[in-house]
Amino acid sequence: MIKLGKLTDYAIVVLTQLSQESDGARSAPQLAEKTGIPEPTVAKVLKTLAREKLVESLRGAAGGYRLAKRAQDMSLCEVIEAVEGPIAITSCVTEAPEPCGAEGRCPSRGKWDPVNRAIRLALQELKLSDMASRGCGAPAQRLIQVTMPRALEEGRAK
Amino acid sequence: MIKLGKLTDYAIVVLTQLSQESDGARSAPQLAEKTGIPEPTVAKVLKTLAREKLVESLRGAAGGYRLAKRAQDMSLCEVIEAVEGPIAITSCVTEAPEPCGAEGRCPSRGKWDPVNRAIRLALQELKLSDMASRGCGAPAQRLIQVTMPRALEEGRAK
DNA sequence: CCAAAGAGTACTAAAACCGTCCTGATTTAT
DNA sequence: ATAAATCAGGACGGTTTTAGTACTCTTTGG
Repeated sequence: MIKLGKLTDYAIVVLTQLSQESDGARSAPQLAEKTGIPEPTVAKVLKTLAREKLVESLRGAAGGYRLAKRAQDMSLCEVIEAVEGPIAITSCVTEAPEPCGAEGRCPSRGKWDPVNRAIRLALQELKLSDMASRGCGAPAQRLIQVTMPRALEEGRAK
Repeated sequence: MIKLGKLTDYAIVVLTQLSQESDGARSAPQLAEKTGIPEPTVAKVLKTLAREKLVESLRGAAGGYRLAKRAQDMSLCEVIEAVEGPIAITSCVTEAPEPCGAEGRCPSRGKWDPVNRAIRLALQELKLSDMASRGCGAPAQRLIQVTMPRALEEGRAK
């Protein structure tokens, strides 16, 4: 199972919520209340997203955050990379300067590239706005309760 | 960073090694020596692979393992699913009977499907034999030393 | 009948991740 | 000018996940 961390999930929820607000900034505490995610965690996620330029932050008394671009222009690829780092299916494949040990080039180097490319491509086509459109009436708030019932993953071991 | 576990890496290394042996079974200790992976771990991986029918096991004094199919017919998708469980990019998306909480359907349910499909497709096209073909002279043994210098992942946080 | 090998399970140790808190910087309002 | 609200950045502890190991049982060839 290839899995995303909880924080990434939170990021998507928060960004989705942000995209549904009428213009203007929303503070971390506000977003925490609307999404049901604990406030310190929301703050942490937003700080990361601000550092990666996915949201703009406004400091000061009436400060807050707002999306740095339109929801339909923000791909999940960006979001995931912002939170989790570069997307690649192995650790070794990233563009590190001199990643692999001393002598001898890694035989599997580059073999994963097609896979990584496919993942990124699919992720780039999925936009934040796609996550918002929902067929049922559940508010984003429910999303957080509903995501990641981690216990159920255990079923895979059979 | 979407990542594969170490065990999956080991599985690929061991299977690759197995594919390069002339016909006949190889025991876990033999494979451990050839790959440089600790013997108990090799044994563990092989047991998993045998359970998932990717290798055939021969018990008894002269027993061992051999590939259940040709290397060019074995996709990485199979290998990964054997070790890690079903491939999906979120935890929630698996085919669990009643995964999500009580009332209200999960808004993001199904949104990830195109991504998951793309990943699986790419993974199905990559065969075990592709991993074996190497442009340099490094034996598979080196692969294990070379994969996953986990420390380097830290660089991503910047 | 014994030795070698796989099967299955359970346990321990290490690593990653999540969540929280604390301190400092910035801006608005009074 | 001061106070309040808010973001920025880093540090820390606990929980969960994963990796690695050990033990016992079964199978099979000599």
